[in-house]
Amino acid sequence: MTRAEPQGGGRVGGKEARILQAAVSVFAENGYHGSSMAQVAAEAGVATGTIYLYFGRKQDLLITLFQRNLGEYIERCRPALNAEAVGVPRLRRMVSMHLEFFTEDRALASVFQIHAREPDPVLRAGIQPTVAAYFDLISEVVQSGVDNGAFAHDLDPRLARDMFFGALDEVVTRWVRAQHPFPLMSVRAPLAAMLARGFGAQLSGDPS
Amino acid sequence: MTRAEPQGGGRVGGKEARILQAAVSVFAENGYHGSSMAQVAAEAGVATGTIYLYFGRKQDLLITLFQRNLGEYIERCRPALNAEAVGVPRLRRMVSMHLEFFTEDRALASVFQIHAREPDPVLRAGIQPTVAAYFDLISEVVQSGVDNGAFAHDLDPRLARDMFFGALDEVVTRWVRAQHPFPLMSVRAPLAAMLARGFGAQLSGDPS
Amino acid sequence: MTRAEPQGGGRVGGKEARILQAAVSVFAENGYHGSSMAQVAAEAGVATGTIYLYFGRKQDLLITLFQRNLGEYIERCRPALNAEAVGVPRLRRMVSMHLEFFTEDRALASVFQIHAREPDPVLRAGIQPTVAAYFDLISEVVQSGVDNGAFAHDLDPRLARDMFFGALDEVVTRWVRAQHPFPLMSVRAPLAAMLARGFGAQLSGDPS
Amino acid sequence: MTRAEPQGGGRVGGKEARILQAAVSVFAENGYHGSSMAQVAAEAGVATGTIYLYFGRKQDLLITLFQRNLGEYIERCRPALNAEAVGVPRLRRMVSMHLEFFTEDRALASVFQIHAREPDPVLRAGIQPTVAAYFDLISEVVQSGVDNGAFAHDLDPRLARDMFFGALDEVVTRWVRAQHPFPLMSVRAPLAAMLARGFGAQLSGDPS
DNA sequence: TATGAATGAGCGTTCATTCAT
DNA sequence: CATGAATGAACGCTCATTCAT
Repeated sequence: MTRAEPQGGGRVGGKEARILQAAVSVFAENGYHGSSMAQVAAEAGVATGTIYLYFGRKQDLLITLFQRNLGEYIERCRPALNAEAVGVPRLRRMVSMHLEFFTEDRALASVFQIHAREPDPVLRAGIQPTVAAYFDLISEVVQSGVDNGAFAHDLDPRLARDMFFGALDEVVTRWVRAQHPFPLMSVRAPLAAMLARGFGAQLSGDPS
Repeated sequence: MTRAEPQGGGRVGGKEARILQAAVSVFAENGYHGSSMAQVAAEAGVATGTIYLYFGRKQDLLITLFQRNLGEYIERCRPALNAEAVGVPRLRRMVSMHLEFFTEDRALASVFQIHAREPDPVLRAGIQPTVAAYFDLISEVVQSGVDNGAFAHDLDPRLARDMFFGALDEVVTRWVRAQHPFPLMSVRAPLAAMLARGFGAQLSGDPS
Repeated sequence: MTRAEPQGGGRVGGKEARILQAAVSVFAENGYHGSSMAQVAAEAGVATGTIYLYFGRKQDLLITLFQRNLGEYIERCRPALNAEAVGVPRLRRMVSMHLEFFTEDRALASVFQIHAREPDPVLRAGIQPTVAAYFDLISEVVQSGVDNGAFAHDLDPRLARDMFFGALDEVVTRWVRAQHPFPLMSVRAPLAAMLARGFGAQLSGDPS
Repeated sequence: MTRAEPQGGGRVGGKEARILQAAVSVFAENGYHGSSMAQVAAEAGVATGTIYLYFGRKQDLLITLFQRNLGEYIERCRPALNAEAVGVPRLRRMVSMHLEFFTEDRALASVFQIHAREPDPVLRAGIQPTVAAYFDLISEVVQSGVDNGAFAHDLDPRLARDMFFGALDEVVTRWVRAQHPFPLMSVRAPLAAMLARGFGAQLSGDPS
């Protein structure tokens, strides 16, 4: 989706990265539709035209944000999840990672929470595949738990996946909007417990 | 939030209602930001300026949609919920009503699912109170279940509320986007079951 | 090529016509590529956006100028030419009309002379058909003269047509550019004579 | 009109020439206004900035093309014309050379035919003198024919010159635009004959 | 000489909103 | 109440030109 890709690692310290970071700030503050390329450029400390050396269209800023950051996160998830026992432990881990991911960068979290459902066709086409990959990952965690007997054998995996994502998504959205944000990680254990129970897991008294 | 409010109920068949209905169609098709007042006017069969006799700003179209439709739905919910036994039955009923509400009008559902998180301050200020009222309603259902002992005594009501809404929200969003939408009501029982279990309810074998 | 077509005949006295006239002025002065929509709007005494109520794109201004003015001229030509005897009289008449047409409006002439060959695909596609129709008209005049024996029997009609148009075109271009323009009509008789002779006509001593 | 003038004839194979050749290609394809310096640089296989080592402004590319190529052609014309007998032979020769010149390089022909009338003041000022020199050359050929009695004694030399140029110009323009270009030289004899007759020459049956 | 990233003025176009009728 | 032509600020994007390397 990016057009030209100048060195990037040069003296100024990664102009492309600075632009993306500026986009996160500006979009988080005003929303994608409430932000102008001029604002992003100003925040990044570059000229308007410079953005177009790295991103072909305004839309590519948002798309790249999803592809890069969410994509990397998904990559990080796979091995970490596989390191956990199937069932509740793996589910707990996924809850943890999700919350940690968004805790790391609240502005980025804001952008993701607000813009994941953008209806603009170009935006959708650019964002959806990455989001879909994350859904697939959740599906795998659920399915493995069902196969393994950790979760109810008659669990609907797609529905469980949607409940899992929806619950986390709503919690993160609330956190992102809060004036005085609570520590997002504090919901980790109770939320994981609710989900696990909902999936039919028999919970012993061992929180992680 | 609307500026002028002509009679509205006149002979001509409710011009205001026609405009709102047109807004639903157009916003569902192109998204709020991808839609113009001219498109809405054309769809409604009125002149552009006419919209401004009923709604002061473009934003008021979306705001009114939330206030009116979601507001009415909330009103309908209260007595229906109170007619159900506290705990799982009431929870089941809430799931049913939520799904029924969106099933009724898929275009409206699309608008709600996509635009509930709009970051524009005016939009937020107009929409949030209504959404917040719905969250309060959910909270009440959860809290009464906890108080009553139907749900786990240590359930975090805010978290449970978010899981409840998030799960339903995600399911409806998926339904709204599906090319060949499945019957949304089909998820009623399993979703209610997952939520109930997640809340710590002891489920006997009685689906409704 | 025009988008909307508001009344046009209203109180202000034909806004579309005023815009086109402004376009002629501005394009004649700065050339199409050297002119901005803002300049045209200013010259027409309207807002920039108003132009787009009448013309969908900047290109449509130039295209419409050709289609309307040159098109009307061609319509005027047909009956006038048919009223003349085939051969030299008809040829003379065509020379006269061509020169008269451009004499009428020097700014318009300037626009036509300078922009008839625009390579932009949209411009070409819009302009070419009208210009082609004029070439066909010339072809008819030449061909009828050949058939009738007034011109050389072995005259190449396409080549003759090109010489005819090219000669007139060059003369008009020179006139359009001249600081102190000579009376364009003064070349009528000698140019017609040269062309007629070139086409193999036997000229008696009767200028018209 | 060029600003800096590096050696040009160096080892690398004439970078300046390569740039000019690239300009011809690109301008022929997209027109001057539809072409960017970046496109020309890419076609020439140099960096954008390199063009500015040889040409001060975009306009100088087009100007230099006219000055150099048309200028050289005019120089070649003079002796060749003087080698021909005054009157029809010299006129024939001029037609031949004109057609040969454009036949040699169709892309260059395209650029010349389309852009000779550019209204931009800088472009005009740079191009006009060279074109004017060519007109003078034509004038000389016509005038010598008149003085010599080969052409009509009352021939208007300026008008004849314009007809001569206009006719050739139109034919070349048509050839340049044709999808399947006819052999341009094929019009040599008939076009020269038409012009000669138009100028009042008595043609014997000797085509050259 | 040569590079090509960077600049930023400028342009075409859109569209929410107004207002004379 | 209704119209829809008119407005003009605002925006995304381009590209000739510069300059640090």
